[in-house]
Amino acid sequence: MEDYTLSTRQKNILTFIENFIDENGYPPTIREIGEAVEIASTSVVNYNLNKLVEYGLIERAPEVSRGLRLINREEAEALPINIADHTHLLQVPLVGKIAASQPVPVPGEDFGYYYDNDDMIEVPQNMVGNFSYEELFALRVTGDSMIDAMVAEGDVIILKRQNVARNGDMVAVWLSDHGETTLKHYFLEGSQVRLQPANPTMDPIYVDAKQVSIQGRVLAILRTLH
Amino acid sequence: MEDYTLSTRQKNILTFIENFIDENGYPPTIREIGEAVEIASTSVVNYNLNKLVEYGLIERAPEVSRGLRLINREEAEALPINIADHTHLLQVPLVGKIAASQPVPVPGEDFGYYYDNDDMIEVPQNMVGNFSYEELFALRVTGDSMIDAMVAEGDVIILKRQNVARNGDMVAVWLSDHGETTLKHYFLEGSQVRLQPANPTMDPIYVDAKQVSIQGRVLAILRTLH
DNA sequence: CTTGACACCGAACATAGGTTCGCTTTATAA
DNA sequence: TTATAAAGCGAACCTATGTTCGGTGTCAAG
Repeated sequence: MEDYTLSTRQKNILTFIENFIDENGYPPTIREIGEAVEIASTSVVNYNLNKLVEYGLIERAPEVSRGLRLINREEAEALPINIADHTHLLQVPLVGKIAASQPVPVPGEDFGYYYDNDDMIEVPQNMVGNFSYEELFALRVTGDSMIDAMVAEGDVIILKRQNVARNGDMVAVWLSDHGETTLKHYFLEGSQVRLQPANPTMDPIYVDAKQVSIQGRVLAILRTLH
Repeated sequence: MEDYTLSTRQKNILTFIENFIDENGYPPTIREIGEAVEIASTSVVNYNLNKLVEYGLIERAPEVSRGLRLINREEAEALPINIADHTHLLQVPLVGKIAASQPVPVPGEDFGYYYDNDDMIEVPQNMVGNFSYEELFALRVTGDSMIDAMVAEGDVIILKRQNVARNGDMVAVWLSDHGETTLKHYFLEGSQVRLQPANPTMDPIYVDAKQVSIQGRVLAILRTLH
């Protein structure tokens, strides 16, 4: 396929159209494009749209308002994109922050939460196994105390609410004698618990089992950077 | 969900809209609907469209030509917790692995790719900003060479395809003289590029800008452990 | 320097297309 | 039957929106 050198404007137009359709379900008008891409004259937008048609990137229907369509759609529709509706989005409540110095605010079973929309983390079902959203909660990491678990500040961790763990599970534990919470791999060894950092170059710590209070099992860690 | 008894006309309108959008990429006008469904007056079409809005089957944007959008019924009722509906799941192709010793297999602009379902990573739209799935790709990390970026083996990173970066961006770069790929924060400083590990305790490396080839910008990192 | 292609501007124009309203027809209940 | 609401009609209205055109600035070729 040939290699068109699109101007910055043309690229902007293209991505704007894409986003607009995605958001509204119908294409933008010439004037809406112009405003978004900061083109003063409708004729210039028109001009560039025709360029894009020339390049085969869009199609236009003459004299039709919003008569635009992106071309690369065919293969998109060929892709099994929307079919996979089975795996839907879960809304997991972001119940608080996790910092090394404090116990995790784990929600109890008993009272009815009201979670704001803003405090919900969206997670594809298949990322967290077969658990329902009632069993799950999310925490945001503050501070860089979890570096040994290769978890950075701002990361969101998805946990399943549980108080026991199997060996090898990554869990959030409250260490009562250390007075802190960490994320570690959990191994019960006699009356001791071995807590193994995810980072293989770091050494485990050993704690008396009585001192270890499991807050939840980590199912996933999400980091976004933008 | 209750069972609206749609009139024949309303059913016809609905399926016509569906087909029309499918075929043209943009929604029909009131008059186009009227012609197709054999309604003489635009006001009647308008009337029935408002009915459909009432029933929650479509949305309309007032004073906007072709300002129509279909509502996906199933999805709306399947959601465990009701929330803004247009944050949907993106299917991002998992195009390969990233290891320190090899260049990243970045897909070109030229398509013709066929991605299997198994090779798709599902990501909530809001985790990757406003980019469409065509601009995105995913890589799975092998080996623990990315530890300095606090990225572990098995992690999946979501990238936006781009060859340039702004200072501070986390990017996947191919270092031609080192002969390896890494994830680093990118800072252009004169003719040099400073590549800063995400882990704040580690030192940056400096490379000649010519040696740096940006593969994509990292938008998100996902880790699942179960 | 002139020429012409290219990208852009602003304004005027024409019509596509949403909205409104008075009126008629059909259905449902009293 | 009559009353009332729902559904439909047609025309008028108006603005949202695509199209056209004369004109400007830039840049490279002749």
